[in-house]
Amino acid sequence: MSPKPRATDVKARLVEAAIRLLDESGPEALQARKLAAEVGASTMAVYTHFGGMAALVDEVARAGYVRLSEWLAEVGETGDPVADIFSLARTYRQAVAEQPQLFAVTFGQSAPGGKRATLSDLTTEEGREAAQEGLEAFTHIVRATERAIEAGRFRAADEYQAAAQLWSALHGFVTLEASGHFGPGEQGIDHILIPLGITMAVGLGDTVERAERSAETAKAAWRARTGNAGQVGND
Amino acid sequence: MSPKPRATDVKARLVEAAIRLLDESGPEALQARKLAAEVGASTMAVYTHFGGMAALVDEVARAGYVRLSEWLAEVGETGDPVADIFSLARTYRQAVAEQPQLFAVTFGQSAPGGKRATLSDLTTEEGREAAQEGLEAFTHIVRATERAIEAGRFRAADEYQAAAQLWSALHGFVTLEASGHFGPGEQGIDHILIPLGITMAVGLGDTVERAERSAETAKAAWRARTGNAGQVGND
DNA sequence: ACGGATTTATAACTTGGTTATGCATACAGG
DNA sequence: CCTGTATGCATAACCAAGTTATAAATCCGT
Repeated sequence: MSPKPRATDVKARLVEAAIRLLDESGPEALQARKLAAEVGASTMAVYTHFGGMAALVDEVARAGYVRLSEWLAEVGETGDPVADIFSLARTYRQAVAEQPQLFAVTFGQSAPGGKRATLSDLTTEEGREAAQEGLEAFTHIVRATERAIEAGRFRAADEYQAAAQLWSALHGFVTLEASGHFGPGEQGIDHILIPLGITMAVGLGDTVERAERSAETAKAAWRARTGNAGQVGND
Repeated sequence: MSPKPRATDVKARLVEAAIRLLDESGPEALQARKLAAEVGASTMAVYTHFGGMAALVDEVARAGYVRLSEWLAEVGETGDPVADIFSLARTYRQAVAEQPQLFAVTFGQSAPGGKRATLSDLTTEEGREAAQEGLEAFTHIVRATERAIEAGRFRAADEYQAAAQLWSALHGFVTLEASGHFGPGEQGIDHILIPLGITMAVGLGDTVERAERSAETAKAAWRARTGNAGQVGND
């Protein structure tokens, strides 16, 4: 009854190869023939397992959200929920910076065959699943926001609404930075993202002093976790 | 065959047709053969005037920024710079809501042939011009931010940095809303965008009361200008 | 009016998604 | 074991769409 994949599951290997080639060679590497050759199969594998390239790309997009969600989950929770929000922001930004091609697809967007049409086009099954996975990633922001409210750092408010504001700000920065609008390199973090986080925290009820201290706490934690070798250090 | 009147400006007509077909039929309408037929020419026109589809699409992307910039310019300046920022936000969001397909291309993004690869891919001449046009649109936000600082509504700060924060928040909301993450309809404006604007204003130094009043002022001005609530209309 | 330069139409070439077809392999029931 | 059926898969073809080669047509400066 349960459909037993007879050999090593080609489906997962196709998605895996797609993600790898995507980051190595850009979206033009997302081709049925290339992927099939990569896993040692013929193009038919794409159609037996996905029905077409569009569905495979949607699966790649979903994988981006899954990866993002996993990264955010690793941030964990400390006693300073506002610092945790800064850490989530750094992590979100880092994920996109490390795999820009993947997240260009994930965020709606790259559409290697022009198949995933609009940003608001959720016609396919896989497309809806990807959006669902996006909300899963969003949950981490909601949780931290909720804790910030409970801790009295943020004004009492609907945590979903407040988190949606934070998500918008964060997502907007990351997207614009990835589009090159804030110049190259890491400077956007200190010049825009962190000040943006402080602005948001203060606007949501925190004091300037505590928000700045939480930003510093998160920065220190970030350095400790990633190691400061190779980082552009500037005060 | 009747002698053809010399086509005056095929280049502009191609871009115009591309934008129109894009909103009517989605990105799959952005095809050399379709566009050529639309303006009564052969596919060669695409190559003599643009060199290829990629450059034409970049030109469409640039047109989106130009349109956005024009819309934002129409907002004008009142005595309440914070209200002006809310008006700019509503306008920015409205532009994207009315032509989602166009701005999906403009924002980096739709890539009908998989040609415009990454969000950060600025390899082509037209691509750089499009980014430049984006900064032009950004200027309006900078100007309003500067006036808010001068008026004492925002704390003294670098107006570019503060404006970049506002742009990030606005762009993020618009992008996520267009992706369907905030549900359908207009509810995202009152539930997220306006509260986000208030959060940002307060975080940048304004008081809650004045920020809320500016939001109301902008809302009233918006209603006066658009008549009915901004439903998806067409020109 | 002439001659080079530019634009254009036609048609072929190329790439890449898709599909038709047949074989092979897994598994169920004898 | 043998056999029948279903499913995965390779081959090869099909088709759509970007691109290019070529030659005719048109434009413009002199």
